[in-house]
Amino acid sequence: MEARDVRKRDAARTREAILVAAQQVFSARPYGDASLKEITALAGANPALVSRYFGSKEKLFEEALSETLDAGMLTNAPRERFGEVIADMFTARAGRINPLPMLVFAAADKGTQAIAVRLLTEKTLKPVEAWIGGAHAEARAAQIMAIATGFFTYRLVLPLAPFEGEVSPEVKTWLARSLQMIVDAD
Amino acid sequence: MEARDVRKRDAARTREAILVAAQQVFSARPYGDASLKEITALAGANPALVSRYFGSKEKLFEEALSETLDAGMLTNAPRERFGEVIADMFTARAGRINPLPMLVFAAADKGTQAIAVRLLTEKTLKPVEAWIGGAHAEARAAQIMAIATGFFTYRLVLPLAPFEGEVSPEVKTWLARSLQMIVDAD
DNA sequence: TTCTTAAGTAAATCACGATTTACAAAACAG
DNA sequence: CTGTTTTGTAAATCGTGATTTACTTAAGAA
Repeated sequence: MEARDVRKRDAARTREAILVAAQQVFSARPYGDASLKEITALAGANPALVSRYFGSKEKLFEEALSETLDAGMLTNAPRERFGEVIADMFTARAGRINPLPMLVFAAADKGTQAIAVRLLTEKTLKPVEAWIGGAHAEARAAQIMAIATGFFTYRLVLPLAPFEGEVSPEVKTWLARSLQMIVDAD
Repeated sequence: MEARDVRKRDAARTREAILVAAQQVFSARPYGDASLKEITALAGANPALVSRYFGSKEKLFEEALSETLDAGMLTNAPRERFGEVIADMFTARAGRINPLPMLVFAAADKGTQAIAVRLLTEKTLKPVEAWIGGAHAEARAAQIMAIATGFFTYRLVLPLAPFEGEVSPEVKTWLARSLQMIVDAD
């Protein structure tokens, strides 16, 4: 019984555990407040291993953010109901890790800003731009990100009452309309 | 000539110089990267004076943000052309200190988050809410802040090409429409 | 002028966290 | 088994920056 507790030493597994813990902590706390001590403790590992397996805290952050950013979330929605579907997704109780807080937190540290811009561009902006197509595709993709970022900033990071917990149908509707307007604007 | 250089010691003037420098530095750099050394150097003062005149770095930040937040910027616009006017203002080359980057930076530091939420609520959200009136005024005010915050995050903090420098008329238009929609949505 | 108080400075203190180092224990190949 | 390599740990190191302390200098009143 409990064979899981009889863990042998396993570098790959440890590395993965640290990465998962990093995603959780980095999306819950500002980069500067997310200490390697906390992350490795959550992973049941030792702070020194970050250096060995990832090189540095910044590299760990980069990999954590990179894995978390996923354009598919956005580009799988049907075009005609994009706003509605995405607004629903945004206002649902999140199960998976949300990359937006990590982006916001990354905004507040010199070293992580460049990483965030690069990853956001590669992994989300470009794919959304390609999906959205038509005129001014890049600007429209950016606009979608901006709407999402503003919303999650005040939902998850600097909580404002109207965006916390269950949001009103009106907020959802306005969000949906803004998003749909951008998608249709070509 | 140059009477200005013959500065006598003057606590009030020094305090003010530090406060102004703080506004500049805090809106240009993440809170953690904005050192008191840099701020006081810019003010031509000594780091120890922050403690004397403001109590702590956080208190200095609080006062700097508080002075910078100004709902009047938003609530002076004519209602029917709100979106247009504000979009113009947002995309204009800023002269005065912009509080939004400070808010974004504050979002990324445990100690300043609470301060930011409180000041934002008192000094901007409530006034805008009162000005906007009608149904769901609080939610609509929050929505306006969210749009502004998303936009400036990618204009001034994590620069994305479509929002940098001179923005295209389209971006301006979409911004204006989103904002106007919220104002009219009662 | 002299004395007191306010303003300013330089340097120590203190805390904290990332990174490194030197070491110990386990895995595993032969 | 035995020796080598990999994985993991504990404890220094190192830098940084806010805050405090002790001190110096200027201002202004008596």
